[in-house]
Amino acid sequence: MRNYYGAENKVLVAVDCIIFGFDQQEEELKLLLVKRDIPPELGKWSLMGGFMLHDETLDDAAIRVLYDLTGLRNIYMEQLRVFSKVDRDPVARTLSVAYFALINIEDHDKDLIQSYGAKWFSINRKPNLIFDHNLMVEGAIRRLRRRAASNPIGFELLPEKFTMRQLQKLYEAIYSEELDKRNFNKKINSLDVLEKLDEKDKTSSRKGSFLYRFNQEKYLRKMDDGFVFKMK
Amino acid sequence: MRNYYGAENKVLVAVDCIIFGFDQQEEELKLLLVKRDIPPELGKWSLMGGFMLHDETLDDAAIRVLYDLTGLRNIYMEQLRVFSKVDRDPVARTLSVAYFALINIEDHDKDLIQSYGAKWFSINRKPNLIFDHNLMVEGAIRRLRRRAASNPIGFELLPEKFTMRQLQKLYEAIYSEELDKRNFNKKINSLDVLEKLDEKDKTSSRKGSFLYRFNQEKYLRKMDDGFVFKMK
DNA sequence: TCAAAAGTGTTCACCGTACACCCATGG
DNA sequence: CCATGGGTGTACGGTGAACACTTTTGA
Repeated sequence: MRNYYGAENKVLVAVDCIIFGFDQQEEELKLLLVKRDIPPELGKWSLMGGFMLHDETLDDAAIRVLYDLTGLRNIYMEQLRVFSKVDRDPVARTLSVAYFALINIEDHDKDLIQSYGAKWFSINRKPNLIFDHNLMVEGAIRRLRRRAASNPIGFELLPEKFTMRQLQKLYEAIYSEELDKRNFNKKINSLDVLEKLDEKDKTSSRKGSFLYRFNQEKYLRKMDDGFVFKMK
Repeated sequence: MRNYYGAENKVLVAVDCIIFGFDQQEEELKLLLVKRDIPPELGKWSLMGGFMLHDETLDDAAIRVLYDLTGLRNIYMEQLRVFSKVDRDPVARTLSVAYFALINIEDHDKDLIQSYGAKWFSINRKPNLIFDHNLMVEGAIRRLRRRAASNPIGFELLPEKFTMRQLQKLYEAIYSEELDKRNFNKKINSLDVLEKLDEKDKTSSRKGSFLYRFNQEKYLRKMDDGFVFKMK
């Protein structure tokens, strides 16, 4: 059992956010990183983080940290796990709880992130990060892959309206593998959670491609009926 | 970024262990619970827990807590997630990191757990637990189901040698659904990670049923070759 | 008229599922 | 000899994977 509530084992608890965005030009998954502005490791690349305050939950803290950097609220976030190596932070005993967030890369406040010296990096060309942040990123990518296979979270990374091809490129980036567009369309259509719009996106071809929108209500109704979303 | 390393936001961090065992007589998944011996909620049922000390990781703390209760080491454990509601513990701001553990129910130190007032409960007939421990248990059961579907962790809950029927009953208990023995055998055999022994277990029938043993090396070799364990 | 991307169907192999009878043994 | 659980095979439907040609349109 708990021995007693003594103060000597209290520790600092931080949250660190792995922020994913999808770059449609380069068709790559990207990661928002900041240049650390305090010692130790000043000037090195790092995840955006902050300490949990005494009157907030970890989720609150993660939402606050994400908001401070991007100006975005109501974002898909998920707790990854706690990192607790005794010497993970050389200054003080600090636990860190990693959260990963999926944002539409077009939506965030560009001036705000610049004021933090933040930058987007392809997950394939990210710099080395401080402390155990590399581990956190690896874990987040694995989690994202698992989640994207069984939850319609991919849509969080796209604008509201998107083409089949954009969606396909996104899944290709998440899994680092090419997909067959016929099979992909068939799969997506069989899930029956998108609405096909009358509009076309003409920026990518002369013919233009139809836009789709994720229909949350349809999805939730199907879930209630025992539907299982399976992309992979 | 982190503002600064101030002491005012330090908190206590506990670990709570969801300890699963498989009761072969009753063919049920069970949970080891303790009667809380300090206020608040003295005398109520609770998960076994303890505070993380300043010189140990969370994994260390979870291993220590499990060892103190059961006398077992080298047990499969996995971090579930952190619970951080501000008022989850009425005495002090405390985070708790839930861990789940799988043990062979025959192996633990019965006197030791009795000295803690601990008892095994079927997951279907567990008492109401203190704080947010009910949530932790629900999360652990979901995680166990997912894990058992894609990792050969079921074996942690059985003795070294077991029959196909025992293994099947275990999976039935984990998923709360009945399985067809022909399909189950076929599935298990196709995975090719068990060794069939020459011995038979004669306690359950006159004919007796063959004993099997999980072959870790075989499993790891297959993993290296890109094998994917899929029970469901 | 041509270049560039969009859109669309079929075939086949494999896997999960449903289902029923004989076998070995101890009492 | 018989009751009890152990062990085994087949048929079917559904899903994932491979694969190529036609359509639209702006320049």
